[in-house]
Parts: sequence; structure tokens; C-alpha cells
Amino acid sequence: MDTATGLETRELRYFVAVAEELHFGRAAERLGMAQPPLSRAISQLERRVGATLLDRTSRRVTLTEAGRVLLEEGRAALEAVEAAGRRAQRAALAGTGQASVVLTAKAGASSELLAKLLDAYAAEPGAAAVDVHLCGPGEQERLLRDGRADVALLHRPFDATAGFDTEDLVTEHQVVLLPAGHPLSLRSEMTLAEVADLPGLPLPRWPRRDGSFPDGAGPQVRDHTQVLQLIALGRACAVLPESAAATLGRDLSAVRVTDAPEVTTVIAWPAHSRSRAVAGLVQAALRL
Amino acid sequence: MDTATGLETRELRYFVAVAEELHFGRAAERLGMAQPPLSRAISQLERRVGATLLDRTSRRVTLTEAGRVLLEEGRAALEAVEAAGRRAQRAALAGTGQASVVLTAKAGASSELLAKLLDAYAAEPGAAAVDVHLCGPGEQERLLRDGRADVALLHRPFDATAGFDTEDLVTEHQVVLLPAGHPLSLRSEMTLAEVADLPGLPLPRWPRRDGSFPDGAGPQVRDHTQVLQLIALGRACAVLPESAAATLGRDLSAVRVTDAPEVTTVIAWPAHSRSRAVAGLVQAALRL
DNA sequence: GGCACCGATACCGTGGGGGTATGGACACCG
DNA sequence: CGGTGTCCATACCCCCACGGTATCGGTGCC
Repeated sequence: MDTATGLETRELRYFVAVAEELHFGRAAERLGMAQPPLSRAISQLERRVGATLLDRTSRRVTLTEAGRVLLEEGRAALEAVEAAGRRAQRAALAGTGQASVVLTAKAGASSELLAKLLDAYAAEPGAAAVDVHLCGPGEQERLLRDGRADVALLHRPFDATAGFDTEDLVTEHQVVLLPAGHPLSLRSEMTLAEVADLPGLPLPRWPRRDGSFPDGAGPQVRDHTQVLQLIALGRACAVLPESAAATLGRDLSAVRVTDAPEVTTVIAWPAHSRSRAVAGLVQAALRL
Repeated sequence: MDTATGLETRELRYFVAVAEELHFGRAAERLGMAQPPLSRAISQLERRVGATLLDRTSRRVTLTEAGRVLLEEGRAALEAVEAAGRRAQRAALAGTGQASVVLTAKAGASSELLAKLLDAYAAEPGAAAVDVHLCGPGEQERLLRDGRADVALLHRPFDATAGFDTEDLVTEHQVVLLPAGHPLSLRSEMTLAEVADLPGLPLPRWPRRDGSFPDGAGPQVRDHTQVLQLIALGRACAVLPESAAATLGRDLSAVRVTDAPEVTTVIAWPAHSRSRAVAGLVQAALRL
């Protein structure tokens, strides 16, 4: 049972494609190859692992339990390999005066904290250049895992922090943002139930991990600024951390939501990271 | 810069070998191949990553910054790939009535808690078979990372928990174990400084990660039982968590050490684990 | 029963990974 | 300072295995 399997990433990539498509033909197309070699590669992989990964009839392909496990773990492993390559690539560029750390944050969130962090770190002796990568919700996790980023500002409980090392930075309440002049904007507090029932002001729909949107009435949004604009236009409302409302203009007002979960901004990095620059950023963040 | 590198695990294995040996000839031997193809494979890897990983003269091979990063990250990636294979393998065996979860613990530590945990989990409906893998200190981390284990009982602050999900189980003080009848065994407390100065009773030396032992006067030990026996023989003393002393026989006695750090026993598992059996074990542990 | 779909098998060509032989740089030694 | 030993790179070759095309065989559907 202590058999070292010695899988190749190519095999894993093939398997993940088939396991996701559940169809050899489509998977082969996606991989840019013909179907027969793919079939063979999968059977070879099965021999190597010593287990059937896919139950296949000529009509339907399904995952076995072992297959489900390998899909899950294989994806993680492939991301780790990608991460290794990319981080080495970037480490080389760092010597040439290019940016050496990539920090990722949700566009529009914690912007004040981010600005202070960058200032504080830049003031340190020996500070590396920091490349800021703003992105949509949920993307940071992937960037951190596959090596395109080194540090991230995440927001619990929205973002998954499993597998990362984290330090808590600030915890804040959430508020509902309303168009200025909305009758309820004079209230001092509201509940989530009241927010959900606001006539004519649906909550916007954020994309899921895979990019698709949940069903519902609200407008589809991908970005923080889109939300603010929609609220200003009187087409939506949104529940957000206080800090997101700190800089709101004259056309928005905020009301504290009492029963919304508190949001903690955390700084996160890959658990095994030994980078001096990342450590410096974390230190700077904790001193804020 | 968004170049998908697409490394193969073979290349990574080669690179890790060379980076560890810092010598192409020895690395080739270790890999069971000739030196020239290894040289070529490394240059190809360098082209793929787009960076020099090793500075080589005919006398000395050294790692570049990019090389150091790739060594670190590559090791983690290789372990992730191994883990994927092994866990899939075991998932297949699980269907055939063999053990489906592997739990690892330090030999001799938390044995009472471990027994209670196994009992509690086994009593649950639908409990899977649990394979217990006892091992030396520091080994569990590796077992969990490379897929030979699914859950571990770890002890903070001794074991590294970075990258795992954990739940705290119990926190305890540490005691010093002395041969029964030792003059100081009547004391109610001691300090670490006093323990270090006990004449004729040196602290044992535990192996480091790489298997080597630190310099010093104490006997070399690999195991909990070895320590207990040496103490009973009057050749050593040891600072251990209270629970390790709970079952001590007539030939040992324990004295509380006031300034030793508290030890927390935690249950840990890979962050991305979705296994039902692991979740059940964690639940059972939390209910103890 | 005919047909369309889809995965497995058979067979073939080529690229690349691995082998041996050798070159060339560098340190050490007499 | 030439000789020698060490060690990585290059040259050249071979063969396996990966990928391609053609085809078979099973399965569900009209």
C-alpha cells in the first residue's frame, strides 16, 4: 500500500478534463487532441493508481468514488504545480527590478486599508515593489493558490481562507446602502429581513465561482463600483461592510444592519510561504 | 507574464534532486539515470520557466533566487501530486471493505484521548474503518501532506499546523518526569532552568526533521517509550504534557513545570478535504 | 432492425527522453 | 606552468510512448 504512484501532471490534466466533461470526445477536443489517445491515457492512469476512476458505458460516463477523490485532489495538485512555476518565474523577474510581490484585493473593498498598508510597507527599509491585482469576488483565492498572487486581502466569512495562513486586521459591522433621500435612509438600524423586502430595491446578484449567476430579481453585478452606481440610480440596494460606505458621495446613504454577520478583513498568504517580502507586508499590516 | 508554465512532475522531481544535491552527478545517480539527460532536462525546465534556476560552474552549483523558490514550491507541489494519487488509491480500497481513513498520531502521546476518540467515532452510525498510523515526532505533518494519512492528532506548539484546518481539543500544562524516589520528585513545581540543571539527568535529544540529532549531552531518542524507559533507568528526565504522565507506573514521578509552554492537542486535516469520514472524526473529537 | 453515438482497439509515425562518447572549463598538484 | 582529475555541456543515436487515423463493438433510440 505504500506504492509511490508517480503521476505525471499531463495525466492529471487529462483526467480532470474528462472528469469535468464526463465525455471523452468533448474532453479530447478541449485538450486539443484526438479521443483515442485520451482513452488510453486514462486507462494507463487507472492502472497506475490501481483503481477504476470512471465507470463508462457507451452512453454515459460517471465518476467512481476514487475518481471523485482524484478530481478534487488532482485539481489542488495541478494548482500547486502551476503555482511553483509561476512563483519561480516571478522570483527571477524580481531581480531585474520588476515587481516582486503580487497582492490581490477585491476591487472596491477595503481600499482605504489597502492604501495605508501600501504606504506603511513602502516606508520600510528594503521594501520590495508591490504589484496590486484587483479582481472580482472569489477570484483571489484562486490567484493565491495557483501562484499568480503572493498575498491577499480577504473578507471573512465571504472568502474561503482554508489552507492559507491568515492574520485578522479589522472587524466591522455591515450597513445597507440606499439611494440618498430614500424614506428609510433616516432609520438608525434595520434587519436583513427588512432589507430583503425593500420595494423596488432588490439585492444585486454576484457571480458564483464558475461565473454563472444565481436566479433572482436583482441586477447582475461583477464589481463593487457597479453596485454603487446601481444604488445611486435607485435600482438596487446592497449590504456591505462599513468601510465600503466610508467614502460614499452625496447620492448614497447607509443604515446599520443589526443582524448581518460581522465582516473581518484578513491578510492571507500560502501556508508554506517563506518569502521575506510577504512577511514584511504582513508585519506592516499588523502595525496599522 | 500570464504564461501557463505547464511543468511536468518528472521535471520537478529532477530539479528537486539537483537542487538538494547541488551536484548533477550525484543527483543523476540518485534518480537512477545518467548525468547528460539530467543536464538537458534542467535546461529545458529553465527555458520553460523562463529563468535560470542554477548557477553552475564546473566546480560549484548554486541556487538562484528563482531556484530557491522553485525548490520550496516544487516540493509542496510534488507532495500534493503524491497525495492525490494515494488518496484516490485508498478511496478505491475503501469500497472493498478495507480501511478508508488513516489517522496518524505521535506514538505514546495523547493515547487516552485517541482511544476515546476511536470509541466515540466507531459508535456513530455509518462510521468508516479507521486505520491508526503511529509515528515519530514531526512525521505526521508529512504523512498528511503526501496523502498517506487523512487526519492527524498534532501538538501545538511542537508540530507545524500551517496549511491544515484544525480544531483545538485539549490544552494542558507540562510536567517533568523524574525517576521515582528522586529527591526533587517531592517538589510541587519546578522551572525549566531547574530542569536543565538536574545533575546526571540530561534532557533527551529528539531527531530533527531530516533525521539528524542536535548536539548535546542527553541520550538520543526517537520514541516516547524510549524516553520513559530511560527515565525509569535514572538516565534522563523529560518535560512532557501532563497526559503523557497520566499512566505512569511506580518507577516514575511527575512535577509540574511552571514556565514551560502549554501544549494544545489539535485534530488536523488537509484544508481542502471534503471527506465525510474525516468530518465525522472531527465531530466526534469535538464532542469528547 | 437500422442508425447514430461513443468509447475501446489496432496500427503507425514521430518527437523526445534516455543512453554513450566526448568536449571544454576549472581547480589542484607537482 | 603543464598535467591531471573533476564536473557540467554538447553531440549523436536509439527506442519508447505519445498522439494521430481507421475501425470495431456496444448501446440507446426512432
